[in-house]
Amino acid sequence: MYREVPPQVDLPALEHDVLALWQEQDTFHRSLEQRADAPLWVFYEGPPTANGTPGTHHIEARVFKDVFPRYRTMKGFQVPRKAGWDCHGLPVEIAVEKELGFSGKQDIETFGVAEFNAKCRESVLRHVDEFEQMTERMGYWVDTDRAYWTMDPGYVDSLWWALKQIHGKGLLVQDHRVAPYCPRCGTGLSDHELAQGYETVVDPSVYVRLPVTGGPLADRDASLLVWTTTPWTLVSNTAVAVHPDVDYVLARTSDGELLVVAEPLLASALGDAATVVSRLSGADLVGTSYQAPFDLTPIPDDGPIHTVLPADYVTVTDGTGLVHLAPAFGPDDLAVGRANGLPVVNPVLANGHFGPDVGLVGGVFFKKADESLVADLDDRGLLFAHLPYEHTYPHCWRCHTPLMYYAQPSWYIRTTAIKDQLIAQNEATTWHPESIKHGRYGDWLENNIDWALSRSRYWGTPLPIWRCPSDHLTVVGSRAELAELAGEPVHDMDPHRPFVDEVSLPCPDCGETAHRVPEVIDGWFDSGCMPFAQWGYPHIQTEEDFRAQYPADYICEAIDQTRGWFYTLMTVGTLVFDQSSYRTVLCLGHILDKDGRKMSKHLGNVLAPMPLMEQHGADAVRWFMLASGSPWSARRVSHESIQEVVRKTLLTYWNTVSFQALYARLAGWTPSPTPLAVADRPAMDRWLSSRTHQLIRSVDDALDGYDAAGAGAQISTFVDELSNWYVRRSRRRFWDGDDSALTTLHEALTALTLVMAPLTPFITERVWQDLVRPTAEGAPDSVHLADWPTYDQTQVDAALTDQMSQVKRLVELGRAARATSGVKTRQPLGRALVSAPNWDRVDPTLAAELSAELNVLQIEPLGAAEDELVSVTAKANYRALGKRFGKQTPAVAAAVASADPHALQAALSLTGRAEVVVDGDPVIIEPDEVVLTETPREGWAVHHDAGESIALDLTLTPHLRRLGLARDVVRQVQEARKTSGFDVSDRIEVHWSALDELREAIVEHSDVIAAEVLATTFTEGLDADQTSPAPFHDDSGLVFTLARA
RNA sequence: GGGCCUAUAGCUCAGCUCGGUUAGAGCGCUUCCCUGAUAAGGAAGAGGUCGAUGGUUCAAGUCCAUCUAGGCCCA
Repeated sequence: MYREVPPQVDLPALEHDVLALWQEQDTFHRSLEQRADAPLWVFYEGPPTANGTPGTHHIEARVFKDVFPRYRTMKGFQVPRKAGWDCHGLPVEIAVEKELGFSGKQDIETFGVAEFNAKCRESVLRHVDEFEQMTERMGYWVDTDRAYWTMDPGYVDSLWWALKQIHGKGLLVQDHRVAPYCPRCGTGLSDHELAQGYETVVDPSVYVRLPVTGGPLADRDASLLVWTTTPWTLVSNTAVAVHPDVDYVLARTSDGELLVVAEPLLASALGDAATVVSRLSGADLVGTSYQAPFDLTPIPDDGPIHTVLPADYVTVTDGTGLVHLAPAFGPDDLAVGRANGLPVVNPVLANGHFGPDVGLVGGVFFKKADESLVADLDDRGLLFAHLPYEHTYPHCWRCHTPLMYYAQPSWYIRTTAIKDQLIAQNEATTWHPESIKHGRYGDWLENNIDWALSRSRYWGTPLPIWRCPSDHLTVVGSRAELAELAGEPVHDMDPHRPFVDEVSLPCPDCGETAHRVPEVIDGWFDSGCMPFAQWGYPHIQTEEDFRAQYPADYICEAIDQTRGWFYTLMTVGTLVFDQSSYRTVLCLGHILDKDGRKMSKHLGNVLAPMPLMEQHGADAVRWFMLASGSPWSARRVSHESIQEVVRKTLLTYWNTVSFQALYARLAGWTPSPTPLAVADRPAMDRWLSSRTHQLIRSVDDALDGYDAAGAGAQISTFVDELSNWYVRRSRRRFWDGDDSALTTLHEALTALTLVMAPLTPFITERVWQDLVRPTAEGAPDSVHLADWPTYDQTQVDAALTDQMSQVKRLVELGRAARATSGVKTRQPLGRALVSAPNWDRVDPTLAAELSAELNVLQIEPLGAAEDELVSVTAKANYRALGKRFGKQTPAVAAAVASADPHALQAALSLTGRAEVVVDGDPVIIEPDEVVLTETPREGWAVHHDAGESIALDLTLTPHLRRLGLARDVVRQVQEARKTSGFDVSDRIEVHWSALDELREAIVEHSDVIAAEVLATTFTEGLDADQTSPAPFHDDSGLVFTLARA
């Protein structure tokens, strides 16, 4: 017997009950244990940083992380799900600095690195509780009890091991790196910080002559003209870059001097008076040597110093098309310099001042040096022009100091050396959406640059490189190894700064004392190592266990991870194991507010996740994320859009369940272990069985292809058809406790509940507990311990499904005809005439659904025999005609339209072909190339569409009128039952009074009326003694009383 | 400046892979119908230059090119 399912439901309260049930039954762990011997399906959790409160966007990613593992579990896989927390990194340090009111590294050093790192550790733990609460509340099943932490010593050991492997392959190297740098704070800035600090400023922009000393223009007394907004970098000029494909000119100015500029910039740089002397391509210019603008600091005579080099990044949007290069102060400059073997000349100290030995500007702050340098250029005749230039320039978000792009020694992983391997791994990866693979991500790989791995910071995995005075490097693979090398018991130490910094070891090469290099590692390397570091491989986890769970079958994060986790995960995997760490990746779009803006505290448009779920329920939020719109485009979330999910899908499902439970319990019905064979059930039931199996299959296919939205669409359609067609049309059988109907709906709800379970785990669990678990012998304790339902192809009856679709279309046409006829639906009509392809083959019980739904007594075919009633129109089926006739299509279509439709119809139905005349030539037409629509001529309410039509006979006989009146009475009494608060199963006693035709109608149909309203007595004449209840009246003159029998 | 994504009704979104002549759904609005599960359901109506331009084609919301706007990522 079913448990009682009330029609009203409080979804958030229901979910709390389900959470308690899962807790009590330990359902999640049992779902894993149950599959202990099953094949693995591997999922990796991308770790969030818990130093901020979780947002609604975290729900989005976590829903997608949850739904596919749940689905795979039902499909028979074991899906371990280990939670993880990202602990290290600059964002954490910045948050702590803000808290402590620090303004730079100096403050941290003064405060103490150990104390600072302790604060960082505390900070990343701070919101773990909130994350865990949100995770539990939303029904994301992930093992938080045994989560990995990237700051755990065991995790760090694994990272050290990985770096040792990479170093062993010769791919871990030290080189210069140009990065935004705040000279006042003495710290590099991340891209994120950079974005916060752009300010519009006016800088001096200078056009500088660089006299040519060699190359094709050597004896022309010409100069290269370069343009820069940072004159102070000219001190370190080492080369000039041109775009090899751009046209350049040697031009003569009005003063008669010869200058080289890009042709598109000739007028803007030199004025309209300048004339072209000769042209040459950028490639021709390459190799030209010139006189350095300054000689204030020693510049090594390495490589093609002070010559013209090709570079693709040069543009002709402003300046001169010739770009001065100072590799110490620009990332592009450094890249070009490095490619050509140029030295890095850096006369600026870490505090932003020129070194004391530098001429002219020694000891001057870099920004303050511009003025005297420009004056000096002018004195020496090298300054061509000097203009103020307004542009946006990055400033330090903390102290508003203009940032320097500044070269510092940095550790790199030579990912460019494995570029081809990465591209091959990407080819073997399935991306959703597909466009990322060769778009955003593929492009990124094609333009791969070496991974700048080190950070001159405090809170991160320390770089495990020890260096002796002779520059011998020792890369250490674990704390145990360090203990051995150092001869100190440090195998249990906290592997963070400053403690590791204090460990020194005798250099294995020369025996001198080696100290650790000061840097820590990019936090992205931490998370990129999680496939093995989460298990402590190879120090803790065995090779065998690791291989079984590598690579992941599935990962999922938002699109901003393309160059983040998606990249580092693939790269670390390829570096260390020669194989990417994942096979399929789902890439989500961002969540926006209802106006399409990003959610931010600043705008006050943030929807907090917990209140959202407490208001609407986690299932509703989950469904919205999974099935509303495309997951990879940005989506707008609002209370309204989530409320709609509740109304349209969840409540409709719930009410269907409640309906089934109500009438099954009234009938004392319970599902039989040996149900009636589907083939022996009525067509309506066979149809639902067929649809149910189609549903199982289509949702399976959708989820197999990671298409949650597709699965959601299938389920929504099914729920709608189930409730608003099957149940609506079958209500009477449920009132009667019909076994076939109850059985069929039970089976449909069971399958629906199973396929919905991964998407909406709460409401389906409730239904499982109420409908399935109490009635099926040996049913699993939870829907989430059940197997995916079995698809049985023999249950799918495509012909029946098509017929039902046709009936439903005809119902729509009939309703429209009813609406325009002015005869309300409650008034029965005598007959409806139907014209539709293959109507004669439609199951009679389906035709009966049509007549019941439209309230007509007879459905008759609208035959060709009734010629005088019927007119036919013929229209071309372009899709079919186009295939055969191509260019002739419009002509043939016109011929079809102008042909006699009756003759066309007769020919097609008799011989299966017809002839029309196109441009004087006969053309043979086949039946599927023309759409014939029959419509009655007059006195009928008619609607038709694409070859199907229905006509209502509006003639009302006295008999029909009395039937209509009787049905009105039924309706009145039912309404009265409802307002009197009776139960649907209560029996009643009715006393009534009416006059004339209404009285006749009631007398004629009193048995039917009484049966319909569950009246045990149906008596004419109001009982005079009956003062309570008060009688009901209505406009037609009907007066009646009712009382519980 | 580069790459990618998005652009369809007042709002939220399908449809585009595979071109077919009346472009759909839901929400909201107007009128009506139906109702012994429903917070429902149904019909009609108002509401669309399918971002713009050009091209391919017998036929373009759909394919191609260019452009515009917004978003994301990167310079």
